[in-house]
Amino acid sequence: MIYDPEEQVEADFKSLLAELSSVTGMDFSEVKPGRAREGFGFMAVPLHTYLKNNPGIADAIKSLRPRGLIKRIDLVNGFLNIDIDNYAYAELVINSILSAGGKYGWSPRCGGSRVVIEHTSANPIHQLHTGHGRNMIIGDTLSRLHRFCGSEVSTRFYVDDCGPQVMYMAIGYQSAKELINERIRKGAKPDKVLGAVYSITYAVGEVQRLSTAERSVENDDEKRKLIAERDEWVGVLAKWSSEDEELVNALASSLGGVNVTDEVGRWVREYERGNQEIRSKVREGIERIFDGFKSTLSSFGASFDAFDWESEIALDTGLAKALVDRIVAAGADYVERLGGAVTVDVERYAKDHDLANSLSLPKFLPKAMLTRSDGSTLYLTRDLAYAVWCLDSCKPSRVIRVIGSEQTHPQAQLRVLLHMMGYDAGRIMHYSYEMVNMPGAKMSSRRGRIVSMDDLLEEAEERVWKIVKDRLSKEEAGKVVKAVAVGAIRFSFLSISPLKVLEFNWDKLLDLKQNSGPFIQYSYVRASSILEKAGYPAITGVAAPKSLSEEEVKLIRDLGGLPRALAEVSSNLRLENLVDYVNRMATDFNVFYEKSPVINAEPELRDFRLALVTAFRTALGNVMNIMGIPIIEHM
RNA sequence: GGACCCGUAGCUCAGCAUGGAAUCAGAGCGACGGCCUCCGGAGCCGUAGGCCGUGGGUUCAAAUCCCACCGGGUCCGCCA
Repeated sequence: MIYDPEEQVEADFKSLLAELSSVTGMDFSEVKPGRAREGFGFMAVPLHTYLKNNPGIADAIKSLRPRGLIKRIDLVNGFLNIDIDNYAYAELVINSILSAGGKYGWSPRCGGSRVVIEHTSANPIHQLHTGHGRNMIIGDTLSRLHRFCGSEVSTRFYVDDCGPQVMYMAIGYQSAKELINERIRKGAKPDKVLGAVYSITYAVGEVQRLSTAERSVENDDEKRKLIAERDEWVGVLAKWSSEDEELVNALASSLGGVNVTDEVGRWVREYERGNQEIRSKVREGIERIFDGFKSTLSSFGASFDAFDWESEIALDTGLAKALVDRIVAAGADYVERLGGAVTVDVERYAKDHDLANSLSLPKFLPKAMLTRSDGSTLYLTRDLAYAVWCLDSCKPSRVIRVIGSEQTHPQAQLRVLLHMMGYDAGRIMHYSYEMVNMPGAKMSSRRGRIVSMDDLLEEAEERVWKIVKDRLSKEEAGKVVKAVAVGAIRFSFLSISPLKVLEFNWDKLLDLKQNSGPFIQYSYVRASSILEKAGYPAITGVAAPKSLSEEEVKLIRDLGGLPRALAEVSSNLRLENLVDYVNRMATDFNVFYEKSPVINAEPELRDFRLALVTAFRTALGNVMNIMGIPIIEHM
């Protein structure tokens, strides 16, 4: 079976270059054949450097004869261009797709290994917002891509259940449990309700803390600052009151007698120590939130193989503390103590061991702090334990962690610390992405100011509904609404490079026109529609017709190049390239569709075009599966 | 103060890693003008719109590589 049609052409091209080598006595093994610019054939290689010193090459090129798929050889503007036999290539591409089916796009270069992909990993304290959504969609697409490529993939959600944030949520939950559970029983989304509880509890704590602080300060300026800060949190409470007065009142009255900030500190310590009562109270809240997370994740087509609880992996095993000892022993020269706190000069260690390139480190690294002066662990230490646990027990060839760019430094510190303990830290990759920005105000879950993925999906569904309600039966419309909404959202998140800050904009994110998820789905639907009318003919082989139109040639080249494109994306992980490719495939299909009748074509042409449409539909479907864009037959 | 990322059409973005094309640096949105007696118009075709942030450098060749600067974002916590 031929997996990669384009590679066949490249093989012929290489043989051509080899002959040119033997004729001229020059070495062309370094040159890389690439796709020719439109109008210059199929493949090209720049020979300017060679031609400059050896004009004789031009004559040698004239003596080269076509071979295999290569039909024409030209030297233009210093480029060696080749063009191919489009008929033979069309047959090769379509037959490859027909025989590979759902696997078309895979090639040996796509690679198979053992990959751990950690993503989303949101704090279980509120709904997934658009920032987590970006993480989730990137992570899930990376997972789908690697699975498609034949890798053994383990997707993991790291549950941060030890930090103070989660305690605010849990304390709030426990102090108004009946009311909250009733809301959930009546259909409220649990992560939404508990997100409010988290924000309200936090605000109550801040109002208490700032009021106390204000009373003990003499300086008027400072006093004013504290009052202003406190008033902001009073405002947050007022905002929640206007939405759900009952909940705010319930929380405020039951929290009135406790010092929330102190209580949070106590819960953090007790939780870390393994106090069973606190453990079960906190986990009760987290599990509620996970009920909400899981429904959102599944709406967007994302799933996890495992939820890894920080407390179990890093604390209960004693691993986090043990690692501190290991580092103190292994990197004694770099360990410093501030009070009782253990810190490590990772920057100096990295310099001494020349790790900057191999671990892709920034030029500056702050000192890594492993314990507080009371000996308790910090997030970094527990994260380090997680990494060690993962490397030891999952035995991955690669770990891809999708984490926001603001964690560049801690993630780099983590790699250096791993190296210090003798681990192959290069295997851990921080797949960094930039934040999602709201116009005007910054998102803040503490202030209850977020756009959740649930909100986004709901809005998308409403917009799709308006388009669909008049053109499909009610039953059918209901089925496609979510699929199209999810397709639109996943596509737009993927189409922006993760290195760029994503400016949140409803209209941009929920684009339903060309260069969008729905455009891809629409192209698939059009292909399906043709095949449906033709009765989904079983096509096993194809013969190219006597003439091929420009649109057909273009579409076939898109299809033939897919395995190569996927192999490239699987190695560079630039998902936006995939978006570009799938959009080109769809656009070229739509042009073909406008210009080339299929059903009503002459019999011979009809058969060929049906095969081409079948091949397109298969190939497009494969890419859509990788991107997580739902496949639908009507819309 | 230091480090990292971003700067391409009015707006949102590809292209940069691995420099390469003959009068033309690509999409989408928005604007303007066409195309349904013909497989689904969420489509197709066309017009207008760019000193690729600025200034140097390297090269036969720079949006792409190097340096400096300017704008925007992020990080530099005994938070996560």
